[in-house]
Amino acid sequence: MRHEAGEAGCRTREVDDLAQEHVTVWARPERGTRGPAAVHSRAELTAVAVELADRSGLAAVSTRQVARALGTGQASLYRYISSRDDLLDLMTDAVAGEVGLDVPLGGDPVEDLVALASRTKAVHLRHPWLSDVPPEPLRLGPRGLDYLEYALRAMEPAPLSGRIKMEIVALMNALVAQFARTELQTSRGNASRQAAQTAHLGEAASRGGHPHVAAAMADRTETDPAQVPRDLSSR
Amino acid sequence: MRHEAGEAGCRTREVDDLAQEHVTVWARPERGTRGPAAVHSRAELTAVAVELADRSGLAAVSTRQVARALGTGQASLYRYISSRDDLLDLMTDAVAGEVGLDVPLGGDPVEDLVALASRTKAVHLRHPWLSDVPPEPLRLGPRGLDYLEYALRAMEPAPLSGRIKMEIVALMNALVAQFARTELQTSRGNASRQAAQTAHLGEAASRGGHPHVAAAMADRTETDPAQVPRDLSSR
DNA sequence: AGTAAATTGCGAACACTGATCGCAGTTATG
DNA sequence: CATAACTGCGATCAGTGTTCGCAATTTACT
Repeated sequence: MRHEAGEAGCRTREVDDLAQEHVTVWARPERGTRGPAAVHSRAELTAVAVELADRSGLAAVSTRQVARALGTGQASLYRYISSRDDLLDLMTDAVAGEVGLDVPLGGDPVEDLVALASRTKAVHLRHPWLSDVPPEPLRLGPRGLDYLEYALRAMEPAPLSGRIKMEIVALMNALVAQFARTELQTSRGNASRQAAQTAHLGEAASRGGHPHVAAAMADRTETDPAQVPRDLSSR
Repeated sequence: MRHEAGEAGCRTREVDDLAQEHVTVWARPERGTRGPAAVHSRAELTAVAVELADRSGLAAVSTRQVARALGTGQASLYRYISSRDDLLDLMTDAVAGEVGLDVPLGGDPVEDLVALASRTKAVHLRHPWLSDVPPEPLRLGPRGLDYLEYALRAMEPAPLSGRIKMEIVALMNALVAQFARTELQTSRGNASRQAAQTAHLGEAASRGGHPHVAAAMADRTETDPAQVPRDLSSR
């Protein structure tokens, strides 16, 4: 695990050791020229890791399990990557490449971005672990760079600064992740446990003076998206 | 760690073992009546954990470190909570209580929600680890319930279904988290490392046929928020 | 050709992590 | 007063990411 602050755990965003360079995977070359030919490759590592995550969740992507699925020793992985985070970067970039970028732009930034977001959400649904990858800033690989380029191209007509445009992309992706989360949760998600949770929450709400929560939980109405007013105000 | 799928790691959202009840912290009572008085309390645990996270990040909140900061044994923590996730729930609920909910509502859902979001963002800035807590669905404690109640009250005039309103709250919080992330990243954030990353990215962009990315990175313009058109279209 | 440098796979270890078990001691209830 | 419940906690387990050193292998530079 990351020993940056002397402790381990989930992917952290701590202060970097100033002594450490901490280069990205994309900065280091995959192979030198000297030694024997490598048996595997970063692409193979990535494919196996993605497969593993698709089947068993992001937590299943441990160095040992990936190594086993690859048929190699655990320590051997570190010949291809220098940390588990590198592997996450590779995985993220790989699935970013699954978003189709050959769709021609229509010219309206909003419409084009919405279409891109929709295709991105599809990728999230296909790779549920993607919503669980902690959002690290600015760790784009080649595919992610293509993605960003496409999004910025879509926003070309908009009179906004570059920084704002990039923040918009990040924002859009956060929204996509959230949408994907709720969609996954309602679909694949354990109706029994869900109902129990909801019931318990509703009960707690009605018991403790939270009438609006109780009402919202009891509301079985399906809102027709077409009749939702644009500005959310009352009728 | 969670042994749900036989593996450990970051806070996962795997399939629950059907044999396991997996009750929330809020469902279990803090203390029984029989034994000797407990030396500490959930509130004390929570306070120490929040303090620890504020200073050293979410990864520093390990059972051992919390126990040490509390002056007790590691295994003793499990008398108050049944998993580390419980502790995260407690922490989240505690800081949710820091959002002021005594601000009177104006009546316009959008305005009121924006104000609430702004106050929520302030809490995120005060507790940077909050953006790192993996968003688990529907694990509200009492404070979170109050928060939800307030938000739903703000949306009372809006003709939307309860489900949609709750999704809106989740969406808003995802947005707040994203805003907090970028804000934290640009403020507290390691100018040297950041500049290096940006430069490296810009170079890669200009080298590999990503003109829009290169242009956006080079753009030092500060967009005046006042003159951004409402619909993002061209001028 | 021959030497030196670089690289590979990997077993073994290290420093962590969350969680469980069992036990002595303490308290309230029947 | 006995029994049941609870506490604190040392020891331990299974799992994690990462490092080190070593034999083997391949390339590059004399």
